[in-house]
Amino acid sequence: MLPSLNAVKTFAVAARKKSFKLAAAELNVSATAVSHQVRNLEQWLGSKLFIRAAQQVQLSAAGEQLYSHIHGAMDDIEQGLMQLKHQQSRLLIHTTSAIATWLMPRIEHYRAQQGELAYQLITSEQIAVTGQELSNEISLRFGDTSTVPASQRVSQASYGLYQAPHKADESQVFIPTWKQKGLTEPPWQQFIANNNLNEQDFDRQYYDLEFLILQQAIAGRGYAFLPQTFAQDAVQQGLLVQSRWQPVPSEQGVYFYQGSTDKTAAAQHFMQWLQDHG
Amino acid sequence: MLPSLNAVKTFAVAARKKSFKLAAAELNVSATAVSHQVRNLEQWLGSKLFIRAAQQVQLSAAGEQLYSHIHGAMDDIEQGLMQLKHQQSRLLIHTTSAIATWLMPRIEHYRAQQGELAYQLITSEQIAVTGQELSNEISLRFGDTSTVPASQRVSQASYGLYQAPHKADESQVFIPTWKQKGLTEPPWQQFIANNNLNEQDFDRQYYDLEFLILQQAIAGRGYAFLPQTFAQDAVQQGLLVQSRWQPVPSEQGVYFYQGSTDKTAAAQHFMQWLQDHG
DNA sequence: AGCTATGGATGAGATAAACTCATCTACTTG
DNA sequence: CAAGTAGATGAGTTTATCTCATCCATAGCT
Repeated sequence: MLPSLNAVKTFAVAARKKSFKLAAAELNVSATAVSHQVRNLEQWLGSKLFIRAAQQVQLSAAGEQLYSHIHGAMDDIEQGLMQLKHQQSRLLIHTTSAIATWLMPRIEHYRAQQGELAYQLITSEQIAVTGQELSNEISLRFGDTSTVPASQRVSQASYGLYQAPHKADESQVFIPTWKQKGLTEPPWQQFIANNNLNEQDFDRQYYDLEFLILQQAIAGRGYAFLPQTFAQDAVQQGLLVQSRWQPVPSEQGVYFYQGSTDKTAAAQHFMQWLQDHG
Repeated sequence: MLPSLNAVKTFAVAARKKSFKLAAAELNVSATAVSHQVRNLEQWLGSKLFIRAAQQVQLSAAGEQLYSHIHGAMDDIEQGLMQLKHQQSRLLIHTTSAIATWLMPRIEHYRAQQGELAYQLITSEQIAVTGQELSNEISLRFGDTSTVPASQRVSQASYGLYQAPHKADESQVFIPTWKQKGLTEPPWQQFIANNNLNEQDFDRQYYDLEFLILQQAIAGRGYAFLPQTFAQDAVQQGLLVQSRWQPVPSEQGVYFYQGSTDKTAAAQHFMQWLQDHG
């Protein structure tokens, strides 16, 4: 009943270019293919759309009418498709600043081996429970993963003490703290127990932003008691070294806050990669 | 780079119907085909367009957005195609009243054996030289066909004398006359010569409308000197009979006035049929 | 609760649409 | 007048699309 819309598309390009050859180039097909498609459409309509002259075609009255009726709509459709495709391929990543810091080099790595990644980073220290995530949204959080499905976990962290090389104040220790529900305390007690340390030997100080703790430790003002996850970059850059005491494994780690709703292909791909290379 | 527009069309129908099964029925394909097409589009976009639930589908946010963006455009395109198709399939037939009379039963016959024919009849006794015919226009004329290409000729006419059965006035003869350029006179002189008749035996009277001549003859007021073409319907209805004298062949006949410009399929088909069954 | 009917998903194979290649034509250009 | 160009055409191949058989989850019945 209706002709192939692909033939209509081919016609539209040929009409715009006033040339089958150029239309073929734009559509990445042979000029012959354009000729065939236009002919099919003309047969369906029962009317010529182009006036064939030597080495050129021009629109007939019917072709003119059809083109003027159609080309706006054609553009609309293509624009709608492209817009959706692009907007779906841009990720919205929600995290805390600490995870963002951890995430950055990983995104660079992802880009290097997987190609371009369009994203927008939105950081906040509180988990904003926004009801339902969009299909291009990802929320990364740090906390107790014992109740989180394995499919949503990204990496498990062990806590250790980190200090500036050579010049650390060995009496002060900086410990992260969180006030939000669902987050357990850093396993400081377990750490000193495991290592047979004495509670009185350390002066504890709490900060709720991990980068402040890193800053203090790097400045040599004491130890940072942090998940390896958040310290490792500073260690790699030689700004910090791990203390001689054994790190303590924890139930805490990075995980996807809501993995439930179906995600775009781009989101799925990135999430999978992060779990594999986390 | 771009997905198949046919897949987009399939999506649009499924979105409108909120059902793959119903969309399949509208598109005259299996429900499976719709499912495949939608899935292809979703893969290209990298995003789900429908939320699949038990025994029903509904649009996702992305699907909603795409549908609202494209369904108007989709309708535009289809409407443009259908409009052009229909308008191209309606014939504009230009003729004189005499030819129109001859044409009518032929159109009925065409419809009976070839299916519906949409047309609009425009009669005028003068040939209006309108420059260029449209592709769905046909001009039928009667006149000298010696200079007309065979491809444009419809039927060749021989002139004869027709009278009302039983009750004709045998002294009066009605002869058509034309004033337009390019038209030869009816071969009256040749007719009387061929049949060894005497000029004085007939009282000639000229009319420029053939149906007036037919009317006079049918009323028994004399002979109609007409091309067989225009008399034959009255003969078939028993209103007239051919005289005992031999008809005279002529160079005149029905032909297509301008057959040059490319015609729509509907026009070509009808013209061909008319030449084969004229 | 257990059955049955319904709408959709999936993969393999069949069908049809679309494309390419080789060849041809008609014209334009140098 | 030879060479080059844009398009047409038909046969054959490739790719897209459809169908069939089968499966699954759920809604509505009894």
